[in-house]
Amino acid sequence: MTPGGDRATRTAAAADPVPAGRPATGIPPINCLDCSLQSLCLVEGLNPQDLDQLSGMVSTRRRVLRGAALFRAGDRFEAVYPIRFGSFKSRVLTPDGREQIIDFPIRGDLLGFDAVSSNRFQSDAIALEDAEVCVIPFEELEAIGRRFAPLQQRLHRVLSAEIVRDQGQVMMLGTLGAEERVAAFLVNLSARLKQRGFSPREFVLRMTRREVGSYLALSLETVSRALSKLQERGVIRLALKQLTILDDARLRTIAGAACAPQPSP
Amino acid sequence: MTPGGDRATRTAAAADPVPAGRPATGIPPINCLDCSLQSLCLVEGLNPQDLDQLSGMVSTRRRVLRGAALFRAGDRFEAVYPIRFGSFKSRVLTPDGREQIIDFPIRGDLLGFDAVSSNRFQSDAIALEDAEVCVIPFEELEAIGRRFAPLQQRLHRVLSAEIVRDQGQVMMLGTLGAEERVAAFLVNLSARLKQRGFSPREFVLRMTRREVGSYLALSLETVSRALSKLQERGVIRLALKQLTILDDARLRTIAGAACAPQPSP
DNA sequence: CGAGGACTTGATGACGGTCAATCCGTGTGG
DNA sequence: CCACACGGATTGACCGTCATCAAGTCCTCG
Repeated sequence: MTPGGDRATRTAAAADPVPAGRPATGIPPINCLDCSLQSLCLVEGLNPQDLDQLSGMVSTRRRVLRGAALFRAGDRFEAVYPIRFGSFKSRVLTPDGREQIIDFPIRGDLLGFDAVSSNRFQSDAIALEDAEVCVIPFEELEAIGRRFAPLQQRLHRVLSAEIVRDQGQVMMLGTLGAEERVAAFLVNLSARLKQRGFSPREFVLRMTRREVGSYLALSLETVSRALSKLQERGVIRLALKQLTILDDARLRTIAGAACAPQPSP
Repeated sequence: MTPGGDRATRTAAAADPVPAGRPATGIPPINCLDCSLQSLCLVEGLNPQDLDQLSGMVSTRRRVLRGAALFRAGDRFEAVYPIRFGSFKSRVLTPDGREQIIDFPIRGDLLGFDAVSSNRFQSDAIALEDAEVCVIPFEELEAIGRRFAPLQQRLHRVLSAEIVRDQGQVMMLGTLGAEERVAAFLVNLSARLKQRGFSPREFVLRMTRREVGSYLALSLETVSRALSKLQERGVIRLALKQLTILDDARLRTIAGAACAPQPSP
């Protein structure tokens, strides 16, 4: 999912300098002001003074190695996790052991909101590549939201956007054919990568065909066939997991009116 | 959707006495303390003192006649609407004029949260029968949430539950066959009606087969066939729109593990 | 270098969509 | 009050799409 498929994410992590002059906590101090996620995370739109006061909220960060779980369904809910770099799959395991993919969150997305209603996570979050998240204790987030209206509103918008996104997903599954779904998936992924500062034309599909199929309610074979067909027509180029979008306009046409709605929070 | 198909909802409305001794506003004064929705609406779990202070928030109620719209996609967002009685369909109209059903909200459900992220409603809310809603201006709701942590938490739980619900919907569409989907739809509707004080065994399907089909991503003919088959097997009895669940256990078995998750906030 | 998983491609069949005819309940107008 | 018209619902016939099964190739990782 990271552009180029190399270790670019590592360097992105290093791009956030650790600010000096903060009380030592034993953990590297964290400052939202200097975070490269600023325009994506919960704090967008806050003025610098507010932001400074909020920085203390994030007590820690957490690394998640490829294949490991950030959390699992049933775990006690304590925090939400904005992704600093890397990508995940959100999934649930059905009683018969099959995997149902919910989403493929990437840098800038927020993980864990499905747990607010019951204080338990409803899904697993598995890293598709080595990743890092911020840890935002939810009670603190609520407490600060009570003091800072802009943060409160931002939180509500993020939650609402998730609702809209899921509804768009339902619509897509209901109305589109197999090839259209795959095209819509690529258009949507491309748009999200662009929004987060990556190339929308070239990127790596970190997930397997099976996972894409689960997400789109298609068999892995059908996903493979759809991708092959898109390549035959010269709309995309797909070498292994490395994807290049050759004809963006045509890809959007195939995806049709049901282009998944852009996340807007 | 109302039980028995008669005008029971009217009497439910009349069951909320208008409290005396409040400042006259020109509109009938409204008191959450006396509202029959108390255990369902946003204020669940609040202690009586807080509740009393919150009552002023709801400035008005609104009647919506069958077939009329409470709001339409694109309308400016100002309030959310708990349903006092009646039922709705949430839908979007595709560019080519087709209708896509998002949900069938009933008494106790909250309408309008898809608008928070963009300040515009993303869907139409059309009454399937004469209905009435409370009007809760969202800015006021946020302001009061800042003062009362329990209300704030309640709001977050409701938003999160909607996310979980939509994800369950995606799962259902992805994994279940036609008959299973229809069974799951009936189980889910039955559970929601029960939770809201109606009979879970007998109720009226206010929506058309076409609308059910749109909601479940099936053709109206397939919905009809599935219902016929369930009736042949003696699982349900369906006279016109009047539905009776004869064998609840079997219906749940057919719906399978993917029984849509119960709303839990 | 070997084994296992991921991917591709082909053949077959089932599920559900589409088209069509019919029935029925509701509401409207003579 | 009845007749008619219209939309909803049911049922059947046919067909297309996609899931399933199968075989074979290619990476990846140990």
